[in-house]
Parts: sequence; C-alpha cells; structure tokens
Amino acid sequence: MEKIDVREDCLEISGLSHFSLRKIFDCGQCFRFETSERRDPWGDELWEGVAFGKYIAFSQPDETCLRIFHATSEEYQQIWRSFLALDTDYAEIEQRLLAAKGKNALPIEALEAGRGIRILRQDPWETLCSFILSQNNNIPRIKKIIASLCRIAGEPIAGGYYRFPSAKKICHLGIDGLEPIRAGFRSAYLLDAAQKVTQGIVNLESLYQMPLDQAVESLENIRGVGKKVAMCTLLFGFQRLDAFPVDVWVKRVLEKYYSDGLDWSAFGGYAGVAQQFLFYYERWGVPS
DNA sequence: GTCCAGGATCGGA
DNA sequence: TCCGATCATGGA
Repeated sequence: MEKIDVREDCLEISGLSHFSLRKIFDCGQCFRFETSERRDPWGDELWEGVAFGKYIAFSQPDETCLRIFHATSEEYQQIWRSFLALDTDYAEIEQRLLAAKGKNALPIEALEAGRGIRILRQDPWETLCSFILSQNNNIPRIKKIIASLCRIAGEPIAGGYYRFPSAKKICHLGIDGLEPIRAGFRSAYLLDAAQKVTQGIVNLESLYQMPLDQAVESLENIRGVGKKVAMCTLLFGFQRLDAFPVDVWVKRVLEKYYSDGLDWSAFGGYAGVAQQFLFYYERWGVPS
C-alpha cells in the first residue's frame, strides 16, 4: 500500500507498484501535461500542468515512488490521489485482465508494454471538450488547440498557466470568439457542448449513475460526439473503466490479434484499461 | 502537392 | 445497415 511522506518541498508517495508518469501522460488520455528542461531538486524529470484549476508538478525517481510539488496533503487527499487513480489497485486489475482466455486473451506483450499506466480521473467537462477537439486530429495539435483555448478563455494562474474555461465562458465567446483557437469545424461542436451543458440539456453529473450504453447515448446528443468521443469522456473523465473507445489504432489491434472477434466483457469490467494497454502497445510498441 | 490525424455527419445506395 | 465524401487545420 502506498505511504505518504510530507517533506519540506514536496509530497512523496512511496510503495507504488509499476507507476509510470511518462506512460500516463504519453498515452493520449490527457493533453495538458508536458516535461520541460526543468528538473526537480533531485534531478529527475518534471511533469508540469494544470488540472482541476490548479498548477501541479510531478516527478518520480523510480516506478515505486512519486513526488508531488506545489500541493498540500489536504489537496492530495481531495484531488491528486484520485486524479492519479492511486486509490485503484492496478495489480488486481492486471490479474483480472490476465483472466481473459482463449480468443479474448490480452497479448502478454501489450500487458507488459502498458504496465505503469493509470487511467486518470480528469475533470468531466474538460475531458468532454478535449475529445470533441480530438476528432480527426493529431495529439500535438490537440494540445495546441486546448492550450490556446485556455489562454483566451481560462483564468490565469501562476507561472503562465491557465485554467480550463467553463461551459458558460465558452458560450459567451460564441463561434466568432472561438476562431483564434483554429479548431476548424470542431469549434461549432465545442460550442454546442457548452450550450447544452449550461442549459442542462446534457447533465454531466447524472452520467455517473447511468449504465454505460445510456451514458453514451446521453453524450451523443451533443453535435460532434459519437461513440468514440463519448467512450473517451466516460473512461478518462468519469473513471468508467468499463468504457472502451475504439479508434483507428485499436481497430488495427483488433484486426491483428482478434480476427475471431473480441468480447470486451471478458475483461471483467476493465475493458477500458485493456483498451488503453492495447492502444499504447500498438501506438508506441514495447518499451526499450 | 499529397497524406494523415485517439471522428462525426450527411446523403445515397 | 453500410459506404463514401466532406468537414478545417497544420505538420510531415
């Protein structure tokens, strides 16, 4: 179990099993964290970004230990432990994924490639917007568009960072106000989402207690939200580990390893984690 | 110039 | 139900 050490300049979480910041922030679930030339006081790589309206930085000396900067232990309990899914037992999930046999078995290489990933628990509204903007787009440009959206509409916080704008704020911008983010046809989709959320036509809070297919259907009422975007929103923003987005990369995996078809229910409620491991494996291959 | 990117929508078979 | 064209933008 993890142990929390409140140090002078950071919180140190130890006793983790197979935790990888690089995989977590490099697996296409989150677009607001980057490494820079800056290092932490011990010389380790620093991941900086904004989540839940707060600037935050993480580093890790090894796969069992995590350091959190600029956060109190109260914030750790209230936000970051949940954000990083440290309240979730991934050793247990791995066992459940291994339990899928036969034509539904998860390739062992995919499991090893993805080990260390955590499905983040991000803000639902920000996650919805991020994946609306992700459609038919590439990751570097998705990051640029989101950064630009935050810059023109989000409240500034320390160090040149900005909060993600509220739905109401995006409504006020309107379609013309969104032009500077250069999101193309996706801007109209973003605006529709903002309008439907502020008007209560789509109630994000209510999605938590819905069955998966019903929650997907509800999100599909927003223009520009299809099954894939809805599944990403539920998986990364609502910690719905049973949600499994199927994009071009996962389709490739399905053709390669599951030509007989795949029953996602074989992963015991963790189809989303399995999907993420498969995505990471196909997209980046085995770690060197 | 062409192709592609964590897709969705539309019209027409 | 399924297919293809189209959507806006920028980087390779």
